Amino acid sequence: MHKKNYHHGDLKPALIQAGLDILEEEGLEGLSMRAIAARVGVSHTAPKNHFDGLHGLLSAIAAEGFRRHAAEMQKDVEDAPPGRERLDAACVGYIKFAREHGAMFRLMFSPRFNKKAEEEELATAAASSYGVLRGIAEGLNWQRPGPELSPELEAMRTELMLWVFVHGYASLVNEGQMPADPDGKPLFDVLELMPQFDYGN
Amino acid sequence: MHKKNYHHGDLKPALIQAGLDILEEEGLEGLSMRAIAARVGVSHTAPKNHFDGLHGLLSAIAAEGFRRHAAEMQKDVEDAPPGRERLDAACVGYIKFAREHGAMFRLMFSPRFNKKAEEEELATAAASSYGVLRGIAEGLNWQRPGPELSPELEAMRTELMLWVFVHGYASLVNEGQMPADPDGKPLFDVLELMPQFDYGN
DNA sequence: TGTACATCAGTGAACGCGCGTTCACTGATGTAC
DNA sequence: TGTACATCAGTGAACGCGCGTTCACTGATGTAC
Repeated sequence: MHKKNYHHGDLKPALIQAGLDILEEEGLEGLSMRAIAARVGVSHTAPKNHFDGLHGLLSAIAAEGFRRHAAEMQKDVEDAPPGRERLDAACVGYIKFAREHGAMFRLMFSPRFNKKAEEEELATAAASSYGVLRGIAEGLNWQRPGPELSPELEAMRTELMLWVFVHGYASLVNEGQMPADPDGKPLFDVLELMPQFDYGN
Repeated sequence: MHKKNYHHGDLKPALIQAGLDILEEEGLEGLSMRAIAARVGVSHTAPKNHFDGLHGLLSAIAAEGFRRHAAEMQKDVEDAPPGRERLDAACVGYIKFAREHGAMFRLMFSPRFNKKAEEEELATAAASSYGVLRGIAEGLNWQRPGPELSPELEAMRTELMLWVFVHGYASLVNEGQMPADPDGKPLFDVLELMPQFDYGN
């Protein structure tokens, strides 16, 4: 397909894939331009032709992480019957990703991407992941005392509530603070911990 | 008080304090043996007499972080009247710490301390911080449908629920994902986001 | 169809940097007698 | 009270390492004519 000499031909995606592999095998500390390039078998200055320095490469890797995060959650959601089970599926999917791809999860939510507005691809990918939660939250009615809010604010509040909850659980698991699956299943079922949502169907 | 020559006299706490200062001023990346020692004005090999390498020093700094985290939350709690306001005070205290001491928060929950059982001081300090939440959770009744649990499990579940929630909010703020205090107050009051607890008084 | 040339993609040596650790040392302190 | 000596705490030079970036380069590809 490609001559194996000199020009790689598909270096950009190959570098991102190498980054994913290193995250799985060596963790976040192993991610350097030199290590990534070496894994592809290319000079460590080659990535400069495709990415804006190490930061740009990390940003692209994180974006791919968000896309996979979204895709895995989305698949779990669609495999579940509508209603409460879809809520659970989304939560479990979010948390499962954080446990199984710990280093990637940490990269994705690393404060090094603070000015995310300037990194369009990353922002888009992150939004797609949040969008899955948003889709789930749409079907929820969260009953609570207190003043009435506009439908928009009400929806935003429900999304954020869901995100806070699921991200908290995922973070604690990821940080080794929460024993997850000590003997194959969570200490407490996510379902049990979930606050009282009113869900359709 | 101490001769300023050669022997520092109080090097151990001075190094920890220097670590706290660097976290505030330069962030987690600035924390190295050389930087910490330099800030105290001591040779960069001196810390070896008091700590087991960089990891041991970081562990001691994180432990101090947990102690301050616990103390600040505890103070906020005690300043509030019993009941719902104490729950809010604890939550706000937890989140405020994560926002105001971002780098320290990240160090405290860094997965580099995964085998925390082997670091007694750190484990004790972390427990003291969790203990404040536990004290709050004791006063809560969390009504929910589902099977009855033993009082011990019920208490554990409530504590974890509270922790998951507050840690999620704190993490998102810390990671720059959640706009906190855009114009002086949170986008949504923690109180509003809080699930329906039944609280005494 | 062939030639000239611009552009693109990857090379590899070199640079300077900060890091943690080691090592033989030395100055200060404390204790035994 | 004084002396000898062990122990403790800090020094500073040296080591090797991996890092991101720069630079002049070169091999391959594509395009104009």
